[in-house]
Amino acid sequence: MKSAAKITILDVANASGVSFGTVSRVINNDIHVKPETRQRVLDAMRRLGFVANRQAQSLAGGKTNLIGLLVPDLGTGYIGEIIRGIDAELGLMGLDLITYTTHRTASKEANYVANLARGMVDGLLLVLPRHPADYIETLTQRGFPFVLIDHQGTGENCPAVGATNWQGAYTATEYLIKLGHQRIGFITGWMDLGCAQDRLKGYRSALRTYHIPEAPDLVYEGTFSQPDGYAGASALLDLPNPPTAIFASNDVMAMGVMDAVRNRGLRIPDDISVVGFDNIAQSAMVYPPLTTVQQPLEQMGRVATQMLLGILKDPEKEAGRIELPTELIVRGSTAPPKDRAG
Amino acid sequence: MKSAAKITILDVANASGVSFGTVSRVINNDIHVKPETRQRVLDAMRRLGFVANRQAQSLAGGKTNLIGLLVPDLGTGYIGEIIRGIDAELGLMGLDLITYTTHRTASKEANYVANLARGMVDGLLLVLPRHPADYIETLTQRGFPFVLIDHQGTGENCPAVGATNWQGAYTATEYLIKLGHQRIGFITGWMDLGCAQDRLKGYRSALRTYHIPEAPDLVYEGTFSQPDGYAGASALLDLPNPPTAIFASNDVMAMGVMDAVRNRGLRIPDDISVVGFDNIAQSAMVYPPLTTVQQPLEQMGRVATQMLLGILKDPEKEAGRIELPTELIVRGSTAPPKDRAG
DNA sequence: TTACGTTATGGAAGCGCTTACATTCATATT
DNA sequence: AATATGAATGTAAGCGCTTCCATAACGTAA
Repeated sequence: MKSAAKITILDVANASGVSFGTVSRVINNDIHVKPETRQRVLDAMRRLGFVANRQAQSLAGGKTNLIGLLVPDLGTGYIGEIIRGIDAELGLMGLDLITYTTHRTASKEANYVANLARGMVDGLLLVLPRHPADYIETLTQRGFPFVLIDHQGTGENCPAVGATNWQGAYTATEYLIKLGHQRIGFITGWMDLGCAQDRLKGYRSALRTYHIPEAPDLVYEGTFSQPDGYAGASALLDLPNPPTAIFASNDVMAMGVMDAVRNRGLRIPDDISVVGFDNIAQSAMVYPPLTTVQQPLEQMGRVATQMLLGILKDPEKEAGRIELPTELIVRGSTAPPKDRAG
Repeated sequence: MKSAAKITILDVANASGVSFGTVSRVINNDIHVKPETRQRVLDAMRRLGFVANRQAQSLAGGKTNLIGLLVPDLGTGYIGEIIRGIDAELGLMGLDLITYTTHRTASKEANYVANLARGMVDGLLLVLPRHPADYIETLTQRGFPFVLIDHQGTGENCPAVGATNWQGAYTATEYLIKLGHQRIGFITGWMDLGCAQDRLKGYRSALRTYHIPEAPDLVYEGTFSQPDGYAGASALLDLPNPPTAIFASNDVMAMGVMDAVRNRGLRIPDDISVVGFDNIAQSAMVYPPLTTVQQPLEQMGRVATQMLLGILKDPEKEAGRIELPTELIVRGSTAPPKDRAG
């Protein structure tokens, strides 16, 4: 018996008394194989411990069975959830994932995309891409399959999955207003990202709906990171007329807000209500548990993958933007404002 | 001009007036090419936008230029840091990373390893493997290159990089003792992991060194997750004679501890000191900033990758276990115990 | 029985590259 | 001048597979 690493379809063919062509057919689930022959081949494969060589399959077959994933970072629960969804779908189809981390570097991003699209992978999943405009046109022209995750796309009907950011922010703000809050601070994310813009717009729309005047000093511009939450909350609480609630554009910043609030000896939610966005796992685990807008991150990963597989199967298929619903998760970090509650 | 995706070395050879063999030599930095010829080929490659087909290279050359990475999860800062280090080293060598998430499922782990080791990748990086014993022997026998990250290995001298967990826990405990703490609670991690065991041992050794009797009820068994920290701290604080300091086996649990402490209206560090382990980015951002034992995670990723590349280059090279130093980072979550300070 | 459509199987060609070996050519050596 | 030496380049043989086309085997209707 040869070394396990070196069993080829020829060995299997010999062992099962058929030609290598038939073995290939069995591997690829071709219909034109007599069931008993198939079984014989399958047995031989198992006996010999045969595993098809991916490189050879790719070279001969013209596809790699690899999906490229571009993410800004890998250390966040946000990305982790999305990948969980991608993993699940891909696993079902026997595809593998090759991951690139851009660390928010635009040049790296464009570079990776260029190389990956040249035969390294069959399709591309782009999470929160920074400058997709730079290469989306090229990809589209070449007909290279890709799907954007949590990005608006570039105006045209380019395949993308996102969440109802506007709606989520609107609902959360409305909830705070209905609790009785009139001064609601808002901390934005990276304002060059569509999702961050939409959340801000949702917040503003809700204020407008309830005839609450917009105070520009109640909006603090952040970048989705925890220190921004801390700094933003500190700035807001320093205002002559501070807010009674703070809505952060993601949970990580909301954690920073909570720290800042506590640091001043204020209590959550008694003195200040705090709301986040994302519903990362940690949000339910902090004290008090964070009221937040849930993004269906894992589902976004799943749906994006399904879209990509769809395009892979039928390149003509027109796939536009899909928006998955967000949901307000009410937990312990929100309450009516003090002056009213008391 | 052909489509960019279809330029082969033959096209480059024609365009530059040499044989495809010479082009191949240029690609592989073979010495036997006249500098001016090389330049001519390089120019042609740039002009044509040539990118070598990885599949064909792999098939012909017998290596994939792909490194497999097995991680339990992708959503933690812990893993993110390690991957950052891996990425950096791999990028330097033009290797790509193919990632598998096991979600702590032992069967998946063994499965992935089996498949990957059969030609899918050139080498394997295993982060915090759950049941390496199941397959390490196989890998070793076959001479398949791999490196364990943050795992003790399996007794033999198997390639692994870790941190000085014992030392880190010892130092942190000693620091608490020197602050004046006599009752120090400890929350463990997954006790089937060597690193968790070592941290517990380090804690115990420090107590012994300073002749502080070990109280079994001061040790709470956790699993590295935030709710364990919360539950552990709650249990410890419910003790008739509660500790004045709590040492959690990782930062995530320490966050849980902080929540639990605050939830009871106690103040950190005034009433209770809290210490973590890992020094994830978040630790510096919470309030009060967490005193913790830094693990050089990124460096662990780097070193592991270097080890693997070393083995890849020279399979005979005996690579044993490397332990990178941990360091106590003192921040605001620790202080002398109340009864002493006051 | 013959002819014909199916279905199952065999085999050649080729995917784009590396590599060992063959060949060429220039230069050094005697 | 004749030859050895070594550097630069060309070429054939695969790597392990898919896929197309040819062929064999098997029914089935006439």
